[in-house]
Amino acid sequence: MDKYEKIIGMAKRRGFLWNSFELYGGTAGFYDYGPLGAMLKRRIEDIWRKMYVIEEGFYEIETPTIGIAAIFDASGHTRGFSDPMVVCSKCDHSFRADHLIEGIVETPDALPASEIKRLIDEHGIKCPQCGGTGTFGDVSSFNLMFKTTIGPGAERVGYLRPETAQGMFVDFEHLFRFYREKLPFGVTQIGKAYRNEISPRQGVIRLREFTQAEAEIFINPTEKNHPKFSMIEDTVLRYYPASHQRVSHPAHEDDGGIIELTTRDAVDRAIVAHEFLAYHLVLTHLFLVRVGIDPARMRFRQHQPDEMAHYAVDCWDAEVLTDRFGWVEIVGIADRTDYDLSSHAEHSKKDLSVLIEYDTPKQVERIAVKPDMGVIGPLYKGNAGKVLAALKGLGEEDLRGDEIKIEIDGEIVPIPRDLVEYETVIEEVRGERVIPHVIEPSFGIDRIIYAALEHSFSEELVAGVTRNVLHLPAEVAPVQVAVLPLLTRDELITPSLAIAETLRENGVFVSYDDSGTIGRRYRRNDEIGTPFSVTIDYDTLGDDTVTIRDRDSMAQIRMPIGELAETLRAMIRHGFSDAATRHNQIF
RNA sequence: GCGGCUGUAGUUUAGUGGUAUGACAUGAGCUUCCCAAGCUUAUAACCCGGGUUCGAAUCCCGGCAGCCGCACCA
Repeated sequence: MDKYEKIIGMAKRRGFLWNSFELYGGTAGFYDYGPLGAMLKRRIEDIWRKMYVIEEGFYEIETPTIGIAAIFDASGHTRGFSDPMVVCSKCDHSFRADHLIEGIVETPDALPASEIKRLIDEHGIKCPQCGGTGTFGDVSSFNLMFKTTIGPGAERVGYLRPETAQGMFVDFEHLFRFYREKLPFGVTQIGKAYRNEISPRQGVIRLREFTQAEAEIFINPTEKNHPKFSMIEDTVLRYYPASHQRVSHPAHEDDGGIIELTTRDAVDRAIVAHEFLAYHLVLTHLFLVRVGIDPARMRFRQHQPDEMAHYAVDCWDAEVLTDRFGWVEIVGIADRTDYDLSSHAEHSKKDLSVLIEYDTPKQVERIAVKPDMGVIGPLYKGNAGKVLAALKGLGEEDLRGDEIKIEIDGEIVPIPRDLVEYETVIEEVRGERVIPHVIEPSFGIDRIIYAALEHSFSEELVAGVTRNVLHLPAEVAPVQVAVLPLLTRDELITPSLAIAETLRENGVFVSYDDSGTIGRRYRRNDEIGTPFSVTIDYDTLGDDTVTIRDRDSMAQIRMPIGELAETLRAMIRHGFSDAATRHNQIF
């Protein structure tokens, strides 16, 4: 039994994760979060909100999970997310149909399935595997987006969003105004995304419905330094730059090319493209460690140039080392340049550029052309608009001579000199219009949850018996405190229930358990990662003190009930030993 | 999607053409004990559908799911 099996087994037994629809046999690619899983997920998302929304000031928005076709035409998902497949009937190998006809047409990926099939037959394409001709079946197109229809009549196509990002790009104009028309600003969204994976076989690592937490940070393309860079420049991360990757598809491999560098070094040595990206690598690192990922089993892998989307400047994946799947991507952090906004501007025919004001306005000399449209209009009729545009584009040397020549639809058209006046004017230019660049950290929450479970899971020998422990950080542990009467007797149960109630009123998430022996209950709580247990025993009845047991060390301290809530809250924030050292009675 | 293997309580496991064994877990009780102790007892399963048969969990077919390989993997 490998670690993945142990963790998924534990997660199922203890109510973290269940395969969805199991009552009806289940379907691959869908998981339910049970009571503990949903709590863990909520806590991890809340930490993400604390860091990105509150500390960075990237407000959270919420956009529909269904998008209209136009959005995904602009984003490229309707084309780029679809792969035409074909199967050889002789050897049963399947191939990308567009790859088979790559040498025959310029843009095979733009062709419909029927056309690709026709070309394959016409050119007698051989099966690359077995060499057979005429063995290919029909080309089947498979788009990874779930398709649906909007409204009655079923004619309007909608798609379940394959990422949360597009909703934020589409709202760019509103957001820019909301942030009082200043760059940089960021916006976030935590929500479901959907990809109809062909064969999702890796449990919670590859889901058809999954949760993303994404930030889109819109920045001035000429200003990629980060104002808070000096605060993080000494942080050391494990980098795995593209130039160090010796295998062609290194996603799950490790060839030892990881280097540890300070963030300052990484930027100075041009390993990371710029400060802004580097800052977000660090922020990602801090988040992942805080939710329970082992920094020693984490790296930042740079995309190879051919792997990176063509528009991106630089792209890094935070990857975690897992027992079964090797290195797995859990966060992608990319400089997407102006690709997304430009593409939406083009498709929507809206100007999504913003004015970047100069510190001091520039004086610019310009030729102002003033054609006499009262004459030109009736003279050129339908072409008058083109004439006007052409005239306005002329420089002084074109206007100076006796005759003015312009080009309309490939023809040279002379314009009478006296119809066009011009003068040189001095204009004040206040700034420059640019399409903002986008820095996008994109988190796969489900994978992060799995990684946090795997990295915090351990089996420890205690007096010859295995103890299963989830060493989750207290801040993310689903149950924060277990309240346990030492024995199942009424005189201990009554005060225990009262203590549990008081803790709940103080905002601590508490479970109460009086079944079985105390040892069994400690182990149960160890397995689900409960960091602290409060035990009520016979001393409690005499002196109003209880013990707090630490999950990781199994050490206990004794303290008055009155200090309990405050101490536990401090422990959840800062750990057991800090708070424990203020109490002597460790046993 | 293709090929191979597999499918028995929550988990694990025995078994076979006549409705199912044990363990762990869980509930109740005893024990009154600070790290999965013990005892009693209870709950609980043959993936789904169809066929063959007097009778199918067992044999056959189909589906679904899981594992492995191929392909795919923003």
